[in-house]
Amino acid sequence: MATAKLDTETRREQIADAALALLGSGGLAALSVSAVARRLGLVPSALYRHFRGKDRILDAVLDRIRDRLHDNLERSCAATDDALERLERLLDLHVALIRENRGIPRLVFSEATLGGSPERARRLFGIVESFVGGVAQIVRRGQEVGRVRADRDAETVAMAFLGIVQPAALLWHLSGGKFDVTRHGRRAWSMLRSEIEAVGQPVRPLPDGPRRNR
Amino acid sequence: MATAKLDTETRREQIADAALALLGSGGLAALSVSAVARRLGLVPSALYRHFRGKDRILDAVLDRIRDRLHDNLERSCAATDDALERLERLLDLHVALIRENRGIPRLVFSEATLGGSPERARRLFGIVESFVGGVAQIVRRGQEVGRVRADRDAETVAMAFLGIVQPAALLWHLSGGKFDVTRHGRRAWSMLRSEIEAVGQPVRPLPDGPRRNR
DNA sequence: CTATGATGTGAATTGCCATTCACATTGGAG
DNA sequence: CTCCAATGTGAATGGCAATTCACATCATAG
Repeated sequence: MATAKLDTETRREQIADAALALLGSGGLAALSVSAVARRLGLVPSALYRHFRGKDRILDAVLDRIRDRLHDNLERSCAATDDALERLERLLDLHVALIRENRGIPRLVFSEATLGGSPERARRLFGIVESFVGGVAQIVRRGQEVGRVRADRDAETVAMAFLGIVQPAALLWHLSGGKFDVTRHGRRAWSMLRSEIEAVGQPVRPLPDGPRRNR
Repeated sequence: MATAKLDTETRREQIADAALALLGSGGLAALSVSAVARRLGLVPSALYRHFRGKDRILDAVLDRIRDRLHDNLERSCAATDDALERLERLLDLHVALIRENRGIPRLVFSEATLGGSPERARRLFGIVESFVGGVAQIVRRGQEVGRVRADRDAETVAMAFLGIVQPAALLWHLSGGKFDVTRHGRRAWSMLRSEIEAVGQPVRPLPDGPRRNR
C-alpha cells in the first residue's frame, strides 16, 4: 500500500503523461482521476496533492501538447533553410507525433467538442493558432526568398497544411488504424507543394547579415 | 404534468433533433437522457418508450447526419453538371450545414475522441468514407470530361476538400465563432481549384445516351 | 537522531447519470 | 362508447465520478 513518495515536480509530469496516455487509449471518457491514479499505483485522493482538480490536470496536458508542437516547429526550422523542405519535415514530424500520441488529437477534438470550460477552449485556440502562425511564418519566409509563390496567402497555405493531417487523423482514428495516414500525407503534400512552389524564378538569397532563424 | 402523447415516429425525430441541438450547445458532455427529455418537456424514463437506450439515440443522430451529407451531395450534383461548380456548391452547402448544426462536427469529433463503442466508430467511418467517396466521384467525372486535371488523384483531392472545412470548423469552435469559416473556405477553395482545374484543353463532352446523374 | 512538512491512504460525501418498473393516462380502433 | 395498447410518470436503484478530510508515513533539514 505504501507507494514511494516523489517530489511534486516528478509527480506532476507523471500525472500529465498518464493522462495523455489514457486519452490516447480511451478518449476523454477514459480520463478519470481514479484512472490516472490507478495507472500510477496511487489512490485518487493522492493526485490532489499535486493538482487542484481534474481541470488543472487537463491544463498540464495542454501544456505538454503546446510544447511538443513548438518543438516540431523548431526542429523543422533547424534542419534546413529551405521553406518547402521545412514544411515537408514538419509534416513528417507532425504525423509521427499524432501517431505516437493518439491522445493529442483526441484532446484537441474533444475540447472543441466537449465545450468544456471556455477558458480552456481559448487556451487551446491559442495553441492551434500559434502553430498555424508558425507554419505561416515558414511560408512567408519562403516567399521572401522567392521559393514560394508570392501570390499565395500564407495563412491559407498554413491552414491547408493543417488540412492535410486533420481529416487523415480523423479517418485513421475512426478506422481503428486502418487508414494510411502516411501515404495520404505524402500524396496530399505533393499536391500542396506543387500548388505553392515558385517555378521558373531564380531563388533570391537572403540578404547578408545575421541569420534570421525565427 | 400531462404531456401530449405522440406517436413513436414523431417522438423519435424530436428526440434525435433535441439530441443534436444539445450536442451543438454543450457537446457530448451536455447530452444526457435527462437533458433531452427536459428539452422536450418529458421525463427521462419516457424516452425509453422510443429508444432502447442512449446509444440508440446517438445512432439516430448519426442517421440524420448521414442523410444531410447525402442530401448535400445530391443537391450539388443536381444544381450543375460542371465538376468544379459542383464542388464549390458542395463546399457552400457543407459550410452552411456545420454552421447551422454545430452538433454535427462535435459528434463527429467526439466519436473519434470518445472512443465510444467500436461499432459506432465503424458506422461513423462508413459515413465519412461515403461522403469522401461522393466527392471523389465528382472529381472523377470531372476528369472524364477533361474538366479536372487527369494527373490528380481523386481520393486525395476529396480529402483535401474535407481538409478545407475541418480545420476551419475546429478553429471556429475553439474561437467561439470568431474565426471566419466562410472567408477561409473561399480562399482555400480558390487555391484548391487552381490546383485541379484542367487548363488549355477543350472540354470533352459526355458521350450521348442516358444522362448519368450518379 | 528527530521533528516537521510534504506526500500518500482510506473512507465518506455528494451529485449526476442511465436504466427499470409499477402505475397512470390517453387516443383511437372497433 | 369502451377498451386496450401505446405513451407518459415518478420513484427507486446502482454505479461511478470528483472531491474532501482526518490520519498515516516518509524524506530530509537541522
